[in-house]
Amino acid sequence: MATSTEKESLAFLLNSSVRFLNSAFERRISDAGLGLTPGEARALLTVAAIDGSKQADIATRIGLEPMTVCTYLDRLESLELVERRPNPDDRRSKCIYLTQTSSALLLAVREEVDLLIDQAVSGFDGGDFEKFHALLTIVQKNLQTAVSEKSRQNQR
Amino acid sequence: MATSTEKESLAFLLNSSVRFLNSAFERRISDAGLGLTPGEARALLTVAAIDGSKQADIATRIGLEPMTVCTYLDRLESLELVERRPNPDDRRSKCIYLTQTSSALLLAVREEVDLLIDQAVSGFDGGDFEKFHALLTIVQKNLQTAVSEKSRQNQR
DNA sequence: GTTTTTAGTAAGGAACGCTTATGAAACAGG
DNA sequence: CCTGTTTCATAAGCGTTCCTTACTAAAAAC
Repeated sequence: MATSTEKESLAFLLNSSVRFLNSAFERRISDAGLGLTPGEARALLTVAAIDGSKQADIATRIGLEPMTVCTYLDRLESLELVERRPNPDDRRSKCIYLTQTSSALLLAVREEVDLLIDQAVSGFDGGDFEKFHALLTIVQKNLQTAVSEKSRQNQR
Repeated sequence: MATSTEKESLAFLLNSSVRFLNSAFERRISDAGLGLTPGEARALLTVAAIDGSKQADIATRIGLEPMTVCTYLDRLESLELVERRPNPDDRRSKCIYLTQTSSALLLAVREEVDLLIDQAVSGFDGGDFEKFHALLTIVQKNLQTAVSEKSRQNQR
């Protein structure tokens, strides 16, 4: 098994990787004049992935609280990138749709993500990407479980 | 090569993994009554790793701006976990040392990191940890380069 | 038909990390 | 020397992200 030091190092690596990822992404979309924060961009990409779903579903998919997502959608809606339409089957909920305006921006955002990840994994050998993706998926699920277990405990 | 969608997915995975990591860590140290924020804990661990070095070196190692580290050290110093001593070789800089008080807390923090990472990598097969660590190291370096390149451009 | 759950959101706050600017001290070149 | 540049620490202030709590309205469950 890994030593304590190696585990500590892994935690630091994860942390700084994402910090760099986000700040590089921020620069890219700002330099490209896209007018979005990274969080808004992430929300937009998630809406695009499940166009027409309710806010709660978007929150679940992105792993954020509904309230947090709500705030992002407020911004995206005010930028006319996204539209809230009433759900005919449930008057409590709203369905979120991309607007036509969004498509160009969406394309540009995806381009930036693409280039950035290319740069991030440069030096990977054959199969490394898939392996990394698979392991990271495990880690993400484990950590998500860890968080939701803890919060369940607090509710008791 | 990986598809656009896979790259996008990787970015999201990285992002949410760290979010969960940090929030799980935050809960753990709060439940354990350690009285530190995750950022402070990270700073403390870094001081421990290079006890006696200057603030600038701590900043470099942790990958943060000196000003950011300075703020964390203010907190740690006020908690008497860390000490600023003048550097005899350079009157501009200060050397940061752990106090005796810190050792118990440090042990507890390390314990929490250890358990958390164990949970995060549960399900890994033999060699997976090392592979993941190696790939993440590559990613971290690449992204760090990406960030510093961009900021250099902005300076011109 | 009352209770409980779910959906969205208003309000407010905590943590993180940045940029800009400043005062000292060190250092480099002429 | 001594003048200009760089380095070190830090004060001040800000933007982003994400959370918790509290509320309303509608749906679902009993």
